[in-house]
Amino acid sequence: MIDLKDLRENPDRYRTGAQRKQVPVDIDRLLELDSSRRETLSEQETLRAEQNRLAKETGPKIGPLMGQLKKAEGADKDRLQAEIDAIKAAPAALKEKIQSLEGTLKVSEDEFRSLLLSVPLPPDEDVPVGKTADDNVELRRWAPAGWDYDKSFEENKGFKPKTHIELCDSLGLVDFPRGVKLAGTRSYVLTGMGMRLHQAVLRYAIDYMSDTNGFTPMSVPVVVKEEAMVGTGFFPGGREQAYHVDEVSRGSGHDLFLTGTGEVGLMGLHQDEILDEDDLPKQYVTVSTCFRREAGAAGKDTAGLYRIHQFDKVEQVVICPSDETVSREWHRRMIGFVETFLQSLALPYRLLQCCTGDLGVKNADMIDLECWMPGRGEPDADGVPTGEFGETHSASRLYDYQCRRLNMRYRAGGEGGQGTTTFCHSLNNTVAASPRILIPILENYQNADGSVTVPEVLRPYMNGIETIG
RNA sequence: GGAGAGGUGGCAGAGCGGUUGAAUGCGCCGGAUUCGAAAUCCGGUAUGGCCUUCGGGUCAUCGGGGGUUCGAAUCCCCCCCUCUCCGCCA
Repeated sequence: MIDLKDLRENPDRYRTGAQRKQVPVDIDRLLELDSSRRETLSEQETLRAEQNRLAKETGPKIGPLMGQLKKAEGADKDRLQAEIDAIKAAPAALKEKIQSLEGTLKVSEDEFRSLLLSVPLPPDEDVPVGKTADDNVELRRWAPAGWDYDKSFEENKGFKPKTHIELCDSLGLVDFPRGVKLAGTRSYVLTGMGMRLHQAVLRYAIDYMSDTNGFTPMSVPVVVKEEAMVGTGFFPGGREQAYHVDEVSRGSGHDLFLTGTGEVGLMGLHQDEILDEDDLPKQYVTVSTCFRREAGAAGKDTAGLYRIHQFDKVEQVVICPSDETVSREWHRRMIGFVETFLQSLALPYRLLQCCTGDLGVKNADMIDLECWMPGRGEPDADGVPTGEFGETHSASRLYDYQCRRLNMRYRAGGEGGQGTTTFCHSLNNTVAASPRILIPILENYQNADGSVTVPEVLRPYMNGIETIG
């Protein structure tokens, strides 16, 4: 959520921001609703003040009079009743006015709230303006010794590459038909060494973030209340992307939603809390199963492990004080963690500065990391793919947008501090999403004989196995 | 899932229709006392919104939502959560 006060003062900043992000939102309508709302609110407040004043004044009088009324008879009773009615008349009139204003407020409340929630965080000035992912800017690329981006896979390795789908099939790593039988399109079953490799990457990623980088490992719910989805900024915009568990129609008080990333659980942890500044930054890492409906992606990446409804992801989040410099520094570091991670796996990758149109509502800045996938891309003359980068990581910097929605603040000055409360800043980044990351692993580690070498850092997690197949 | 009890400020815990944003204790902050500390004493100690001549004013909030009433922490309804017992169970 954006800062409403700032919106009032700098509406153009938000108009431009929304425009650059290609998010249609009627800022003028929001401002209009805000001002009429405040007008009604202050009118109502004045009446309430008067009502409270009267209540304090007449309260002690009415009580005894009511008591006397019970015992009184005849003319005395009529006189007392008249007196009570006279006292009640003024507040009763106020009550009617207040209720009528309440009605006025209710009419626009829903529209106001949903408009406010849908105003995107303006992208930072140093984020390149662009419309789609095609306008993203490559920052740099890295490759392990023995890999040259200017040469084809065959020139680099001496044989034509297989796609991960072919490898999974020939090595018995994934059973796609049975996955589809069980759960429909975009479903799969990891089998044997496929499952072990999947578990190995995830566990390696968790250990790396915990042991080497000081993150606290967590297991968090993946089925959450709507509040958590709205709070983390995935709703209302991404409602279509989430699986919805309808519990209300079965008599429960609230529906549930399956999370599409561990970020929801990790960030939701401190919803409605005031943290101690001394406890910041919070560095959390989780591995969680992620569920995505992939609505609107029909026909895109339908084969293989690239775009699927369910996967497991190790995700890192950082909650830090409200300071742009600190938050930018964390962004760099979190990207650094992933680069070191990928370098330890010797996977070729590149960094992309996402353009404004590719950011999504809650980000001020986003860096994507793409691994080289030899089995993707246009086919050559022999029908063998020529390779392509594929997104495996995404590092977001959100300022206080998410923490505002989550109502997550901290108090300056440490324990018992006297400082005022401030919304925290938050950041998140993938560490490893599997099985997608198995694609570059399998494709880059394949051998001429059709086997796949297990990356050295993963061998301890696979009982020392060096080769699959 | 069934039966019962309960959700009040950072914590514990009163209040159960009338000047209650809320007693009391603990904690915390400031001060006094002290060479210093403990103890003691005094004062202060929620969050958010709106308005402001920046002194302050005002409204809302006692799990959440709705209702009754001139007036609700207190009464009614729905929901959520916690605890105890029973049942079921990875």
